[in-house]
Amino acid sequence: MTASAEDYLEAIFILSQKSKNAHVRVTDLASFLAVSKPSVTHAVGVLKEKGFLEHEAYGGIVLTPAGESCAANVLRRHNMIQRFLVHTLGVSKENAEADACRMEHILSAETIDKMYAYLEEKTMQAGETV
Amino acid sequence: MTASAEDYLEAIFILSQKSKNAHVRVTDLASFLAVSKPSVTHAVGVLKEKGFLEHEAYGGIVLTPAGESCAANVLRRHNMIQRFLVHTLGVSKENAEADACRMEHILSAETIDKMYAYLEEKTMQAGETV
DNA sequence: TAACAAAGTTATACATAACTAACTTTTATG
DNA sequence: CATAAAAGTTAGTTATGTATAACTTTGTTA
Repeated sequence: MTASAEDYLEAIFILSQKSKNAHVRVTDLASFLAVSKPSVTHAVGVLKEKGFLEHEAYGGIVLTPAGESCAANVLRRHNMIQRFLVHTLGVSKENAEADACRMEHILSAETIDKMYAYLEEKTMQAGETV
Repeated sequence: MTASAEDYLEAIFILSQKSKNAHVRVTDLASFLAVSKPSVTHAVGVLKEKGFLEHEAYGGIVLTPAGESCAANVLRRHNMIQRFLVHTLGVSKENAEADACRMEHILSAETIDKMYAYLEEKTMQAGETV
């Protein structure tokens, strides 16, 4: 699974949640990810081949359970990393967002786990709800 | 500057320090980075074009001041990130090393700074020398 | 319902970065 | 010093991921 593939799945997941009823469209993804429509068509084709989404020509894009699982994991990592950067290190929201976008694809499972545990501990100590 | 380019510069820097006198060779780099020799030849050509190193055909590879500066910065980030992962989060040395290899290329300057400050603070509190 | 706009696709090209195979140059050794 | 081994390069291939241009399909609206 490449970083690019994870980005597409994550984006489809986010856009699916935003607009409950409407299917996610190529144009939505192109706009959200700031890439061209042919890039989306191509990436969607690859992800369909791999069983992460369903898509008929000119139709809507829907994640399969495998795709949804992957996307949810990436998004969960993204949000956790961003919280960690902002709340533990004091990084600005903007930079934390940008860094989380890249870190979400490359951190080992152990680092993700330890980061989460550390964040939880700090949060408990501070008595906050993060 | 791509992640790959930074990896090559960092590797040349490390190998230069290891063997003081001897020039860094294509084979050394290929072995260190676990890539083929043609991959090294190609990458070295690109980095030479960009002014980060000097290299004559069949000769040794030497960083320019620009290349050395870049390499030293990458290595500094690498070591700091690894220390942070191990000492602050308790990540294993192996995973910390692997994660640092990837994080060194993607973190914002602010996150690097904040991570360093946090590490310093914790180190002071513990009275250790890290 | 005809025509136009929006959406989507296809074809093609480019950049990066890796590889293998084959070749050249350099170095070491008998 | 001739030859074999090691080192390095060149040529060509592959994979990923992006783009533009041109075309097709779909949807809207006058």
